[in-house]
Amino acid sequence: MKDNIKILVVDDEEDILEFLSYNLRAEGYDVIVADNGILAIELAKQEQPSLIILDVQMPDMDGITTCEKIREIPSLKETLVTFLTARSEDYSQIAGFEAGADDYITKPIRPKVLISRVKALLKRRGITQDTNTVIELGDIIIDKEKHLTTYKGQEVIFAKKEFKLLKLLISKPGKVFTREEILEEVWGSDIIVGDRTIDVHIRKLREKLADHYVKTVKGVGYKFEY
Amino acid sequence: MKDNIKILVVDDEEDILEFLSYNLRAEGYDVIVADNGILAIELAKQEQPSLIILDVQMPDMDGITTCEKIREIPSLKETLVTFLTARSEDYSQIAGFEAGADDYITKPIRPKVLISRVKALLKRRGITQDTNTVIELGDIIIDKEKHLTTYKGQEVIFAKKEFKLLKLLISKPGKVFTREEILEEVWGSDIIVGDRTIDVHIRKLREKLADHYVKTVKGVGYKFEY
DNA sequence: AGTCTGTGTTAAAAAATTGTAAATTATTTA
DNA sequence: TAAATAATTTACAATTTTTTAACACAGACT
Repeated sequence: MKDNIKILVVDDEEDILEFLSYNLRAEGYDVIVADNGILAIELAKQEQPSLIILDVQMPDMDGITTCEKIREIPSLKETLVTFLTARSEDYSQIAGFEAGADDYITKPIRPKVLISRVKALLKRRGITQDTNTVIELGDIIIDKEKHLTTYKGQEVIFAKKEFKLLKLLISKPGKVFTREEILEEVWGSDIIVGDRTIDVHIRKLREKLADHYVKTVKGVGYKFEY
Repeated sequence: MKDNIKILVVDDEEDILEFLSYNLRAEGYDVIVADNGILAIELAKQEQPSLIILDVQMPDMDGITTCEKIREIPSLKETLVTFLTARSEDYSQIAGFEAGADDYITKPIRPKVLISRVKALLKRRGITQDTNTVIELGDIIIDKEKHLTTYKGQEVIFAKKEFKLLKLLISKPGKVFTREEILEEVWGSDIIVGDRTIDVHIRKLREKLADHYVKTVKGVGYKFEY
């Protein structure tokens, strides 16, 4: 649990800062805050966040100006910036895109919307939250990073594809993954493999764990059930 | 499952229309298109889409104007409108929010971004694509994702077709589905099956649940009644 | 009552889907 | 590069699901 994505939130209103922090942290992001543009720039340089959420309307230095200044800093050229604007504000301000913003979010902010926007943005830029490195499900422990699996305290070795498949199924225990989904996730959309390939890999999982974990839902797909 | 969300896409460029239609349809939306503002307004009045995606830059009547006109139509007051703008355009135009738009998407359009925006928008307005993974009706619980059905706390296994059929009937409790509708939804429009096939499947549902849930309306079809 | 139409039931045939072992091909490692 | 390991295909077997077919049954209509 270390390499969390860092997000800098800038707003002059205490409430909003808290609200945003809370929701972003709940999603597993590391959040740092600033209540004005000057501080924001300092912090940004120092902390190198992946994303800066910037209120447009702030005293002293507004969001647009802050953004412009940020864009002038070489080390922050690639940092994502998203504005926070009130619906009622003069939207021509949003021309602040010209200031180099990547997105904006309108108030009132709905947590779900906020999160989905942030995720989409980061994803677009190829920054992915490396969520839980370790998945634990009863007597099965999977360490994604170390590519290591333990079953009943015993280390079990899975080959690359097997591991990916297991990881996928176990990521949402109970959910049925269709063959298509599995192909997409484990093999990739462009690779074409024969019909029985998935079955064979499933079989390997069953061999190495116990039969009952991986269930077949005929005509639909496979699921992992603990 | 005919209650798909309807989206009207308006752009003067054929390519863009196609691109958007393709991606939106792939996501399960019903898409209608217009290549100019006049037509768009006509179609909108007629079809009552949930969302209109409107290119800002169009000959004759631009997006902003179109949007303003749309907002003047009472039956479309609540319809969502999102603009499509080129990154290079003068962003002060985006003041078109004042024209009553709810969001905007910048070109070049990335499919994933498009979809996530559209979803977020619809969601915000509480319009949901039949996205519920779990349907609950008294002591019957259907989890589409897990492809699992529970009846009185007991897990009941339905084969694929049975599951689809049950899902369909239960999606609108009380509604009578004609045999045609059932064929269309469960089997698909092009597959031809014999007359007794549906009956047999209905029988399976009755076997696995209790007889009284699935009712026959002679000469019309079947319905699910709780 | 006799016939017609639409539906219910059942078992068996047909089709679809998955499981498996062994062979083949790729890829990695030593 | 050879050897080892992994991934994929092949060719069937096994299983489950879906469909068909044949007949029973009920109510509507003549």
